[in-house]
Amino acid sequence: MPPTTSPRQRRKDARPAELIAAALALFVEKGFAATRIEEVARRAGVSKGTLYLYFGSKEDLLKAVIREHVSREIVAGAEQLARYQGSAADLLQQVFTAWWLKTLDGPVAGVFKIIVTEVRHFPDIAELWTREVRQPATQLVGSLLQRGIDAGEFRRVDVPTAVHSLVLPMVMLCVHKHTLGACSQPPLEVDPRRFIEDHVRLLLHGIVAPAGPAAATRNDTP
Amino acid sequence: MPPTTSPRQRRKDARPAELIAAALALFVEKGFAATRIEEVARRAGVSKGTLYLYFGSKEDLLKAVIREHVSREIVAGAEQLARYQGSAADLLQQVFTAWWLKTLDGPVAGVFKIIVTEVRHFPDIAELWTREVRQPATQLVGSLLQRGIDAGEFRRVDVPTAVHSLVLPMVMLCVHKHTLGACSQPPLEVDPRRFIEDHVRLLLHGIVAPAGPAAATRNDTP
Amino acid sequence: MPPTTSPRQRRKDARPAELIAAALALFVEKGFAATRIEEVARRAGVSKGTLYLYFGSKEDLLKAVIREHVSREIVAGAEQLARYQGSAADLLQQVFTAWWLKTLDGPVAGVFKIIVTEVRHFPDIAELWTREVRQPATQLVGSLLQRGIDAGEFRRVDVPTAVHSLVLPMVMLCVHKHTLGACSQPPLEVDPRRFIEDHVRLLLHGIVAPAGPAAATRNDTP
Amino acid sequence: MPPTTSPRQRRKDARPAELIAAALALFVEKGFAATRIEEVARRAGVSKGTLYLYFGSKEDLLKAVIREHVSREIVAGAEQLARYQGSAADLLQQVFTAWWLKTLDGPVAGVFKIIVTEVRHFPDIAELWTREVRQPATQLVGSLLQRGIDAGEFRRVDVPTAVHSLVLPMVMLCVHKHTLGACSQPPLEVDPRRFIEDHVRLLLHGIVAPAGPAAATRNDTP
DNA sequence: AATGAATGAGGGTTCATTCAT
DNA sequence: AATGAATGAACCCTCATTCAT
Repeated sequence: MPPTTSPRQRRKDARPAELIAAALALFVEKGFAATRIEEVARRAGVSKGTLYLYFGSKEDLLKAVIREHVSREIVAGAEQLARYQGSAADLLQQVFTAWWLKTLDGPVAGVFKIIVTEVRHFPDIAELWTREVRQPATQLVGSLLQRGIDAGEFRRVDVPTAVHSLVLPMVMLCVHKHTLGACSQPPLEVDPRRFIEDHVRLLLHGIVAPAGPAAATRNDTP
Repeated sequence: MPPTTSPRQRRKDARPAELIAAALALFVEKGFAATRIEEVARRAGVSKGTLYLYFGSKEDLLKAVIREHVSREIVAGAEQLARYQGSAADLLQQVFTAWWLKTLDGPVAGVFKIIVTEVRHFPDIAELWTREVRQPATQLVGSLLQRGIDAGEFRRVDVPTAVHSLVLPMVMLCVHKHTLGACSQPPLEVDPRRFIEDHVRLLLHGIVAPAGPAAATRNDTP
Repeated sequence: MPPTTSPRQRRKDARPAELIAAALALFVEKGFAATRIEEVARRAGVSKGTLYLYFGSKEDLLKAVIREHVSREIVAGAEQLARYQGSAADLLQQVFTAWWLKTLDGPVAGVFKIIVTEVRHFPDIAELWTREVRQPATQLVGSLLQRGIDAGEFRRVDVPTAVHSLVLPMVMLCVHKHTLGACSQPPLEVDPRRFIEDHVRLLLHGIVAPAGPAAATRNDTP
Repeated sequence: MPPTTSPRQRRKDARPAELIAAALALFVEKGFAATRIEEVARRAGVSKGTLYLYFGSKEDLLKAVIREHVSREIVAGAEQLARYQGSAADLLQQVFTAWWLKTLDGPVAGVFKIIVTEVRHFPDIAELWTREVRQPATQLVGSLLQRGIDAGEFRRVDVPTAVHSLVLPMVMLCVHKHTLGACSQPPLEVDPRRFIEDHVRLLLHGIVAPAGPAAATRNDTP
């Protein structure tokens, strides 16, 4: 017999990912505490006992859900930025914007909500998140802005401030999508997808150096 | 005997507020589901049964916590804005900034976190929040910006977009303070209090009309 | 001042009876366990604390309710029977029937239901009831029948059997009134008030000695 | 492997009946409110949680206890009556008497007590009982008596009245057995088992038509 | 005497976790 | 590997009872 994987084997290998996907959906929708292990198992098509073959506890499952999505996206974003050849402004308006558009619709938006909801109960999640996500991402966007400043493209704004001005609304949008936005309320006054583009453009307005050689001589954001 | 209220009566009047304060702190810290009624009671200095003299259920208590802080702040903010005489830019840099500085340190920041964490379980909270907080607040800030535009002080930016660019980071900051920010992690790369000022200034840079009479002729944020 | 009782004094003297009346109604309607002390107090127009000035505990209140109605009726019935001059059959059809008609509509019917419902929790109530009610009442009706037998009016039936055949349906009727009969169900196939008369008449048919001097020579109920 | 049911499965199948039996005993002994779920479970040899695998709530358990015994006995009684070939009087003295003798010693006597005790809290139990037990049973005994009347064996007594005269003492006896009768009081003046026979015979005396062809011409029970 | 705020033990119910099959 | 019956700790809520006023 050739070493082909049997369908059963393939099934078994897929189990953890299926369980994690089910858990993500339910943790986002109902919160960690209100999600029943049995419901996760059922949604993944297995029994309660089977889940415990793969994850030692409910908390382990939560951590797996987060770890599964951590880094992955950051790494991908970093690579995209590194590859990109255009100006810093174009980077923001093309790559950065596209990344957030995709993220808003993907599972990471849900992970943001889970972090917000649950991180206080799980200190090691906080540690993981800060180290693997928050800091690298801040770094990444910061270096992007710094590239623009160094090129004379942007004013000498305070980089960390600008990073947060740029990023926090995006994160909040992701969180909103899975909280109030999921409650059949009247929608926001802005369309989320369009807001992402508008927000970047609006901030660029405040960041780009005025045309002309006299530019970028003063840092107004101390 | 003069009609003084007895100490007993005085306690009774104060109880709901004491319980609400205790509940707010715990709901923010541990989440609604993980907070035990008995703990709320103990923190308020009463027994479990006493809490039920004032609130019919744990859910009622949550709603009271939210209602207690809803509107109050919005109304106060609206009044401040209405009273203020200066330019729109000054309004943003003085009143708006000050309001958020105060809010970040006050109980409302915690309420934001509770809303994010719990709103999906309680549809009527979603309804209350949208109607009494989100929409009026968006309106309020929007009218502030519109005032600046009408006065020729600001460019003809898209008002809802600018409102969200302005406000979402502040909300996210509040939420952060009670999530990752409460986890003894390395602090943000920006100081929250300073970020509030910087963020407003940075955005103003993108919004204010260029000096000179030719201003405000093009709306670059569609 | 003459020793007239003040309205306040009169009120105070009436309290226990008012509380007992309220408790009877509620114990019958909702059962002992499901009746809240506060509800009894409210129905009697006093506060919870006041009830405890008159009764040491909920159980004491129950016992008072029963004691209040115990004996009273038996004594009254005994006196009526003693006074009555007519034949035994007439006694049954007049006095006995009338007593049960009155009882069915009065508080004692409710006490029957309470006894049935609660007696197993309170051994001393069982003792009280047996000693003060069940045995005297059985005695009383038994002596009535014996009078008829001695007078040759009735066959030599077994007296205890006949007593129970006569009385148990009445008791059951009282109990029914406050159980299924209080549940807005389709009514019994017999009208309770008419049944009392019919039942006595039907049993008399089986008890009275056949006319003629040869009567009552055999006791067919061993 | 033959398709034998595992011991596990066998226990699962038996659990509901075991729990119902335990619940019946305790509900009769202590009343519904005073019975603790944990006690029912322990008596059935399982833990509290297990009970909730089979019954959704304490109230569901009560209803299952009643449903379990409802109809069963009525149906059995109806079949016995239908099969029986003898006279109506013999039917009463044989089948009817035997049925009540058996019932008095069986679980149904306890169910009677539960109904009396709890029916006011559970309107749908009242409905179930009236529809499935009280009315069919009354019908059944009524048709038995009617058979005797039609055959000229019984006088033209009022059938519903006679049914209740016949049956109510039996029911009361069942109730008594589980109330005062269970309280280690001095016993009744009649032996319950013997009373059942005597009561039927005594009533028959009042019902049977006098011998001779002129019988059954007058209905003395209107 | 009367009140009613406060207490806290008690019990129904849920659900993460275990383990025999 | 997979199941799902069983467990029991945990928690919300009720209400008889107390006691300061």
